[in-house]
Amino acid sequence: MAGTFRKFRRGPVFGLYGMYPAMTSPGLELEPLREALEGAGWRCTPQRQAVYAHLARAEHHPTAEDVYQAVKVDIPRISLATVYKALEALVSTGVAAKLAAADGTARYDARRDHHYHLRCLHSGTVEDLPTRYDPDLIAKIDPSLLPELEAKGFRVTGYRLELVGYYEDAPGAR
Amino acid sequence: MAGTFRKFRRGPVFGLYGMYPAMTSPGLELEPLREALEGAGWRCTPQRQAVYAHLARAEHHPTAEDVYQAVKVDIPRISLATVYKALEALVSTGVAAKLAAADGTARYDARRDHHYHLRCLHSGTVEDLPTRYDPDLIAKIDPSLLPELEAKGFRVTGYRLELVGYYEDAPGAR
DNA sequence: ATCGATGCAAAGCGTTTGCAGGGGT
DNA sequence: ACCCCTGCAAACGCTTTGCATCGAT
Repeated sequence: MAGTFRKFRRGPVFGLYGMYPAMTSPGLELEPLREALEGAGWRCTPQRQAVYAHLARAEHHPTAEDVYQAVKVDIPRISLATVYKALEALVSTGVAAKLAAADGTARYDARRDHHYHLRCLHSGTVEDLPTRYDPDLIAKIDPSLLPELEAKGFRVTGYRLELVGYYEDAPGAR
Repeated sequence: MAGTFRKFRRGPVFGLYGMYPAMTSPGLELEPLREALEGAGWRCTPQRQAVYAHLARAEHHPTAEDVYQAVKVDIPRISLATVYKALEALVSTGVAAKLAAADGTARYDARRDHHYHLRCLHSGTVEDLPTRYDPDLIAKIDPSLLPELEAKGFRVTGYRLELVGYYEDAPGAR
């Protein structure tokens, strides 16, 4: 499957949308990142490490611009293009996920376990929910659905669940 | 709540993301559309009717460009900008929903009942799932979640559930 | 006559890419 | 020495907006 990744093209691609690899331990150690990148033919550069570190440490899932501003503190000469390329590398190797928003801007998530999201319609921010992820949720909701899709030739790689709403007190904030 | 809508601004806004009004009967009759638009201070023009009609009749949820191409058959002089403005009007009055995609292009949905989606990672298309929507799903998954969010001042307006995957036979198609 | 809607063109914005120079292997 | 990566700038594509004109009330 790794061979199907393409670098820097537009459009839907394996791993670009809400895919979380089935890794178990979150964290920001360097070695797993290096293995993931180099295993897929990418180099593990300081820029990519910095982008990943910020992603793994961020409270809400940041936009590319957020990451750029944060990483510039440590690497002042980094360019926004490099941040985008680093994010692409992280997403295509599976150590990060790209989250779509209705306004067209993407947000990135370095958590390596499946989880649910809470989305604020006012600010566009996305945070994680504490609820335990249930791998069998779809089968519980509708036992016949997955077999039917499989019979149609559709391979289900995962599901996304998010709550949407807004903070009542701070209309524009958060 | 209608008063909080703003026309033609970027960024997250009430109703822009995955909001479905609690209407019961789908369909493409003119009067409900007229009532929704005029009730919110919009005119019910032939262009907006045509955009809505195409949206309501489309199999997969179309992009703005899809709608433009389709509506041009009946209204050759319509402009893409008018289509965008019509879609914005439909979304802000609640008769359509805007769906985010990972590649940044938006898709639109005129179904007026809640439902789940199936997203193809190859083509970016979105289709509806036959599974019955469960309004109490979140409470069933985690009974303490909604009270906790409410206590934090977050008003949950809905949830989105979508299956992601791809068709095995036709990698680029659909 | 007023005021919103249309259609065209241009601008805006997030994102991607071309390319020359630099650095790791 | 090779090839990937970086950083800059320019291009790209989807979406929005300014504005003159049109049309409904």
